Amino acid sequence: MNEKKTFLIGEFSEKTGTSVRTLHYYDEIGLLKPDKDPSSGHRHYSDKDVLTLQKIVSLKFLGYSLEQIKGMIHESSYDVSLNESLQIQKKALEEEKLHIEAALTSINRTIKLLEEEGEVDSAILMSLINTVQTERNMREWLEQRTTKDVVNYLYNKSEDDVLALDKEYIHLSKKVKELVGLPFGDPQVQELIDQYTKATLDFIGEEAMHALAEMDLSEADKLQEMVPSPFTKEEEDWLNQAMEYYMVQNGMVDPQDNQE
Amino acid sequence: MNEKKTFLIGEFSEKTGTSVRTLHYYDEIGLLKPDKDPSSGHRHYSDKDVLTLQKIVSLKFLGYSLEQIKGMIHESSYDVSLNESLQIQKKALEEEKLHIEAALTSINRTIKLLEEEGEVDSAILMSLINTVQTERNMREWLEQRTTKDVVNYLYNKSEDDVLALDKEYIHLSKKVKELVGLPFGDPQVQELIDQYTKATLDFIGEEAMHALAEMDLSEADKLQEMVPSPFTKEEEDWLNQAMEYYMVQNGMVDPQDNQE
DNA sequence: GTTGCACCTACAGTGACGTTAGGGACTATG
DNA sequence: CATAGTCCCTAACGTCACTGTAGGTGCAAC
Repeated sequence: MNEKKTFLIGEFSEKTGTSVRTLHYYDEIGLLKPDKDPSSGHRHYSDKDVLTLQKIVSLKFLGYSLEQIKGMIHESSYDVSLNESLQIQKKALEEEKLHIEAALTSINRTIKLLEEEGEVDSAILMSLINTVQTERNMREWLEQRTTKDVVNYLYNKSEDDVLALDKEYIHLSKKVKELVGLPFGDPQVQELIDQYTKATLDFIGEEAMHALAEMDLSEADKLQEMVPSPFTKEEEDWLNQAMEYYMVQNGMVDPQDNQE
Repeated sequence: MNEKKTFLIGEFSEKTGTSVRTLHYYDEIGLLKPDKDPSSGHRHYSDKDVLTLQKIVSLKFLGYSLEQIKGMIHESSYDVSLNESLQIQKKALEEEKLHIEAALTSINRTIKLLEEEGEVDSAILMSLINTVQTERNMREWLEQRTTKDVVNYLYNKSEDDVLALDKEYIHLSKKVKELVGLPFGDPQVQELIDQYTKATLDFIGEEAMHALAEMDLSEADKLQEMVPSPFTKEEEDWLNQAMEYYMVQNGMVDPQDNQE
């Protein structure tokens, strides 16, 4: 009746799919301490140890640290008081999930882009990836300052739209890096800015444009800071000045508006 | 023109949201090495370093290790050859996502169960969590041996069904732990087994039951091994024998069938 | 003159193991 | 009987991406 079959560490490892080293480690930190043969020093894992290891593996699966598990393992049953801890785990996992999903959309966008474009400047590509990365912050920020409708409009683009926009972004950014330094009056520069404003309008949509235009300028600056730019300081300064020049030329803004 | 504004590490850290200590670290491992003032030893981060750090953060966001990033960072543009690496990252992230989703369903089930049950034996709870953990393997295993229809039927349970099933599982397992050791002829034991078979039939459904019944017995044993049991060896042996006794009593199987 | 701040280097610690070195006990084979 | 192979052991170092801490320099303000 009391046969009490035990396993050596090798068998036990095989049986449970946990590596020998891991079992050594769990013993070392006092998480799973099997009986030890005093003469040989060999570990003897019992039937009960199987259940304990199952507990450990399960709790690890739920995202608990071994230290936390050590505190939970000795209870023979769990009640609702565990729920608090479970809720915390849940939140953490949901955060992680959002991160992974964002990374995945980023990767998918990048894969498509590279397939269509062949080659992309690294800084431009990275700023695109960064866009996804900061999208959540951006959304929250925008929702506080504009309306939900505007935000929804901005972010509910179809996949194709996003791809087209990415391509546009790349081409314009590349152009900027090519033309940087040219005088603002140069027709190439004027065309670039023209395309840029048109693309922006296309993307943003008119209502959103108006909503955004109503924000403070200082606030708008903060928005710009959140979006990491693919440009160096020179490129950025040049672009801003070219934009200003364009706006003044086309009577879209009074010169004195842009003094700082 | 060549003003070349640089930042001390504190400013740079503020600006980029990366901790000073991390920047030290990146310098140490040769990932981001700013110029150093030879006399003071202070680091001077340039405009370019901002772009480099952006690259690092973005690639980290995609799940690359710093070692991998070190290899990618010096290229000024990326082409389709990057796609291979992106696909690998994608797969890894998708794996992680599946893991997290499984953990989340596990947690949600557990939260609900604890709310409804109040208190649950730890071994039983863990074996339930383990079920989700091994669900993917189980599915694959079953799909190879039975039909897709059966598998779909088995896994497309509603949330309520799952909860009900979980509760049933808990109650029966608890009963086993209570009654273990009693003679198989005891009416309580007979009732337990009766409930157990009925619950199984309810859950599995008739077609699936037939499909499963057609598998080898040795194969079925392997299935059992995959599902971690909440029982000790004694409990499990007792249950198996009680089942056999029940089957024979009710003429569902010939005694000689069960010889090993 | 000392207090505070921003910077520096250098070393240690974290978590959950993996890897490697060196050695004991047992069995099988030449 | 020597050797090889297998299983086990301890002990210590390596990994990754940091974080923390101790002790020190140089400079400005009070």
